[in-house]
Order: sequence, then C-alpha cells, then structure tokens
Amino acid sequence: MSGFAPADGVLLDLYRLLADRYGEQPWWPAESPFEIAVGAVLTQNAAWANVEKAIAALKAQGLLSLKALLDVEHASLGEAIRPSGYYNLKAKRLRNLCEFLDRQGGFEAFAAQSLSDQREGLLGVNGIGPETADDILLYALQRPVFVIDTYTRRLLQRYRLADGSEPYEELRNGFERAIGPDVYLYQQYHALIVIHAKQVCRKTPHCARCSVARHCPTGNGRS
DNA sequence: TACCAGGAGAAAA
DNA sequence: TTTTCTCATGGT
Repeated sequence: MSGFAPADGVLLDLYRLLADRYGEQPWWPAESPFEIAVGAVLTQNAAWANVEKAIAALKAQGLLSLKALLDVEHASLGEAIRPSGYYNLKAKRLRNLCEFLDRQGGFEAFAAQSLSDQREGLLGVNGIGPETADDILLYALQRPVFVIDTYTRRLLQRYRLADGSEPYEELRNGFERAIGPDVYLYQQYHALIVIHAKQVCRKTPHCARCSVARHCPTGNGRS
C-alpha cells in the first residue's frame, strides 16, 4: 500500500483548478520527439531559457540528430550545450542516451517498444534518472507516465497532500492511480504545475491555514 | 554576493 | 539506507 494516497478526486480537483486558472499549456516546446529527448537531458537542473540556447546551438551546428550526436567530438558537443550548464557531464549523458538509442535500432525502433521495456531501458542509461526518463516517455513518446519533479513535490507539500520527500515511484504511482492513464492530462497537469510553481509557489506570501501561496488557484489563500 | 533553475550519480556517513 | 558532494552556467 502506498504512503501517498490522497482522497478520491483531490488530484483531479487540483488539476481542474489549475486548468481553469492557466488554461491549456503548449508543452513541451520542440520540433521533434528526438529534440524532446535531448531537451530532457539538457534541462536537468537548468533553467529552460538556457536549455533553449543550447538546443538552438545544436540546431545551428546540425547536431540535433542521433547520427550527428554519435559522431560529434565530446569537446564540440560540450561547447554547443555550454549555456545549459554542466556541459561536460551533459555531453556524456547525451552520448550515453544516443548510444543506447542506437543499440535499440534508432529512435523510431525504440518508440515501437513496450512501455515497460522503454522505461527500464532508459533507466539503465547512465545519466538518465526517473524524471528524465519519464519526460522522454510522456512528451517524446506519448506514453501515459506521470512526471514527478521538484515543482510537483513542492505543490504537494504546499497543499499538504504529501510530505514531498516520498520516493519518486510512490508519487508517480499515486498520480497515475488517481487519474488513470491519460497522456494529454498528464502532459497538461505537469505543465500546469510548473507554470503555477513558477508564478506563485516561490518567494510569495503564503496562506497561514493551508500554506498555499496567496494567489493559489483555490482562491482561499490568505497571507 | 548569494541563490536558484523543469537532476543524477558517486561517495561518504 | 540516507545524506552529502559534484557537476557549471546565467539570470535575478
């Protein structure tokens, strides 16, 4: 039995509140599934604006393809993705991901595998943790996997739905059980959480009763 | 100047 | 098993 077991309907209610407030989110911004996979690695502990610079550099240098990333020198790749930070580390991780995809027969062949095989495979790649793997599965491969990130933990903590320190899989399973398999809803929910967290869950006065930011979508926040 | 941003893995306790 | 450290740049 999971420790993260919110009351029936609570997570869906929260989604509706966020959706009403922020509307539909165009998420994830990318021109191809492979670009999403690359972006998922580059966005590790990085601001998205810096990731965009790195992706633009990869495009400008013709490096945004599996073959190009397999062929490019480590130093050149690192230089291209420098704006996203940790460029040496991320260059290795991108290479690891590309070598893995190549062993699967390419991105398209990997996309045709079962979800369990895809997730297990990605998590076996050095540098691909659960959040990065699930970003790739949900946004690049349109798989029904809920992404848990720092913002999700922060939101659950704010709404007293979880401690925030629960294991990744426990939170993911909790969301998936509560919502049911729905790729579009998972994508929107995660996007809304990020949008909301950026706007009101940091450095803002919080409701003394529920700890939610003063401008929380419930509208009942009081600073 | 200090802190944070759409983490993950290795090392230490 | 849990916590801490490392990787690094750019914006606020």
